[in-house]
Amino acid sequence: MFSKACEYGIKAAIFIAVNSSENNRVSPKEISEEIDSPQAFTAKILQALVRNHVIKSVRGAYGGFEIEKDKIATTKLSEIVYAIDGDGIYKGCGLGLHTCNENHPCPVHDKFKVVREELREMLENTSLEQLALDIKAGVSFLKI
Amino acid sequence: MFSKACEYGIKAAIFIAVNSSENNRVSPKEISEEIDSPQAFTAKILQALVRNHVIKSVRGAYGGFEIEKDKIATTKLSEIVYAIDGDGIYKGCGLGLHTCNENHPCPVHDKFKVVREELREMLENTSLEQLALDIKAGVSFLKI
DNA sequence: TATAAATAGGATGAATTTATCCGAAATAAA
DNA sequence: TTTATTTCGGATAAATTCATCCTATTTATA
Repeated sequence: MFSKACEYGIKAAIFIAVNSSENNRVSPKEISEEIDSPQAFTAKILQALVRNHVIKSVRGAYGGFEIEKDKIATTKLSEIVYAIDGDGIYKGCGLGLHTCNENHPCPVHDKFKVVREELREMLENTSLEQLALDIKAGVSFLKI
Repeated sequence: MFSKACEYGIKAAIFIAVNSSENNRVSPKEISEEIDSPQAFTAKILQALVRNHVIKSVRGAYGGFEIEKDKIATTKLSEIVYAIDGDGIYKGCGLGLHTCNENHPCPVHDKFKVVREELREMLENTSLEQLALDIKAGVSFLKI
C-alpha cells in the first residue's frame, strides 16, 4: 500500500511527536532504533519530511529532529504520505490508466473510488497527535 | 496500490473474459495491444494466472488464452490479485509490522482496518463477469 | 510425419526502490 | 576560535520489480 520509505516516515514522525511533546529532540539513530528501520535510509526520509515542513531539524551539537507542539495536533497523516509517496495512492487510477475519470473510467473505477475515498478521508482526518497519544498510552506500538 | 504486474493481470483477465464469452481465444500479442502493456512481460503474468487456475491456456496452433464461460461469473477480482500480488494488500499491516493485531496494534491499525476491509470486500465481491460486461457495453475502458 | 503456430520458461537486462557510506556544512559549548 | 556533535547531500551499492530475448515444448493441420 505505502512504500517502505513512507512506512518509516510515518513511524518516525510519530516517534518525533511523542518526544517533542516532552521537549525532547531525537537523532536518526534513536529514531531508527525505536522504529526498527535502517538508519541511513531513515535519515534520507527525515530530510524529505524537513523539506516538506512536516518536521523541523536543528543542526549541530545538541541538535536533532522535532515538531513544534502546536503543529503536532494540526499535522495530518495525509501530509506525511504526500511528502514521501505523493498523492497517487488516493488520486491515481487503480489500473494505471493515464486517463481515468467519470467520462472514461477504467473497469474498476467506480468500485475503487469508494475504497480510495475512504483511504483519503482516513489520512486527512487522522492527526499525528492522536497517533502519538496512543503510543504514549502504550496501546499501540512502533515495532515488532 | 497494485503492482504493475497485477494491473496488467487484471486488465488481461478482463480482455480474455470478453473474448471467451464470444468463443474467441486470444494471444499475448492481442492482449498486450488491447491493454497497452509490454508483450513479453504480459506473457509471464499470463503464465502465473494459468498456474493459479484463473485462466486456461491452449498450446500449439490455434491455441491461446481463454476462460471457461461459467468460470467468468464465479471468478472474483480477489483471485486475480492473489495470484499475482498475494494477499498482503488486504491482510498485511499498513506500517509493515511483522506482528500487528488487536493485541499488539500498529499506530494506524484501527483506522486502516476499515479501509483494508472495504478493499477486501470490493475485491471479493467483484466478478470478472461484471467487469467484462462493462467493457462490452463500452462504458469502461482498458487503455489510455 | 513434417511443418507452422502457439505457449512455457530460463537467462538476461533496465529501471526503480531500498539501503549504505562518507565528506561537507552548521552549530553549541569549551 | 577550536572542537565535538549533528544534520545535509552526493555517490554508490544491493535488492526488487519491470521488461526483453531466445529456445524448448506442444499441438493442429496439411
